[in-house]
Amino acid sequence: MNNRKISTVRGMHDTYGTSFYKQRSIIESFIKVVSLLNFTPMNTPIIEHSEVFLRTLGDSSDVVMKEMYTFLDKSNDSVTLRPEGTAGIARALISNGFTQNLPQKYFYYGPMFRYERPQQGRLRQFNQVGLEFFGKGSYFEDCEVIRAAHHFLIELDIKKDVKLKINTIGKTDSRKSFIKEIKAYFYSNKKKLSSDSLKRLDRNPLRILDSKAPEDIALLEKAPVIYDFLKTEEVNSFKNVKSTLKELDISFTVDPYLVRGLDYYSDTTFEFTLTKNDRFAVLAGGRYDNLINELGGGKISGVGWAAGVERLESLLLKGPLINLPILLIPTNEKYMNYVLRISNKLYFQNVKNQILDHFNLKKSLKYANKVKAKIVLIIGDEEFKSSKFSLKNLESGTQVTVNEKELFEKIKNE
RNA sequence: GCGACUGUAGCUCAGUUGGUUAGAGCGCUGGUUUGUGGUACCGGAGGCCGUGGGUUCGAUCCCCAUCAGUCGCCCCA
Repeated sequence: MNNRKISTVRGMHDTYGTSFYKQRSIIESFIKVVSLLNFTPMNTPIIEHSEVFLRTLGDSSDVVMKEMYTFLDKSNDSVTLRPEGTAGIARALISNGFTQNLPQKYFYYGPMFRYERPQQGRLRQFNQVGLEFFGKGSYFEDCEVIRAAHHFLIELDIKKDVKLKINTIGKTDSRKSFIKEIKAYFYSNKKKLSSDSLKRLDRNPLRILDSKAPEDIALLEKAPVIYDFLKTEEVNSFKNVKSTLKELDISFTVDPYLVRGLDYYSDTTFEFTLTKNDRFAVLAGGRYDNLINELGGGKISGVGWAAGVERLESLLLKGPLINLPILLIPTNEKYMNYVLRISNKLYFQNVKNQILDHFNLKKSLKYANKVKAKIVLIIGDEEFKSSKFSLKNLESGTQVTVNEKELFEKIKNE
């Protein structure tokens, strides 16, 4: 009665085949790069107390307002599927007392959940790779995480498709006075604002800065600029970030309108976006001075970034080839034990292989084509009797009869 | 949260101005070939036309809702 086909939950996809391998290779590249820079792995739970995100991300952010998977568990505790990675890592730093021993450098990867409308480059369950650097809060740390990002994108061979934008949004005090000014400025120009920005005015005025609406962009020309509100120390730190990036040959543009959506950010912010599509952020991050404190861990500064695995995947042209070096074809069930032993020998030589139990040569060869097997080994009556194999190369079509010793020699040469 | 388009066979898609048995290509399967694939030819299976409701004598088609996909906005990785 209820036997219609079941589907996935909206915005949550199955990953298999080429896509699976592509994602795995992205994560492998990530681990390779960040391990060389001595970031260490950390896994945090996918579910956290809702508080972890409520206290850090900011009440006004869209993530908190409408995108969190929050529910009561069976003890009536409010828990949330993590919408991002930083808050969990920061929580772990505090929970485990690692704040006593700085600096600490961590990387992570795994699924994140946001209840949004799915569209290009956006899913409700998606994977992120990311890293965090907790230390004294110097420009060196900013550059260190940007350096890691730069190497990562080169490793993936997509550095050529993206550009780096950086900015600073100052520390809390400077930012507060800046926000006060732009709020006043936009209020006095209220009638000229776009309807979207009108809504942002009270909730999150910083966001008006990176608005794409032409009427807003026109207003920005005469708007106050963050740099006029920075203290000397903040200005110098940003200068140092820029000169160090130049030293590292990491090209960037300074975008005074680059702001971050989450409340915990301060000082340096950065974003790698597609050169041909400014809105497509591939990797983004920044510094956060208040996050640890919000979670009760004291005044510790951190800087980090996250990148969307599926977004990166969409930029990779070629996935790894899925192939099968050897397919073992017994023509009769009575040879199975023998074939299993051969399969094990191949396994211990690190040769990927599969046994097919069709016991029908024609079907088996058709299957071999489909799975792109390079070589098939046929074991039938004649072969079994004489302890030999018919070794057929499916690409060339040639077939030879070999004994076990010759078989392994031949395979080594392939 | 707002908006646009789409949903017919395993896949890609035709189609019906509302009318009896809903089509193609690819794929699958059987045979020509009882141990030799990728080619060719001949057969076959496979569809509550996304789901629920409404209008109608009659709905896959029209209307409403809902679910899913794709794409914009908002926002973000």
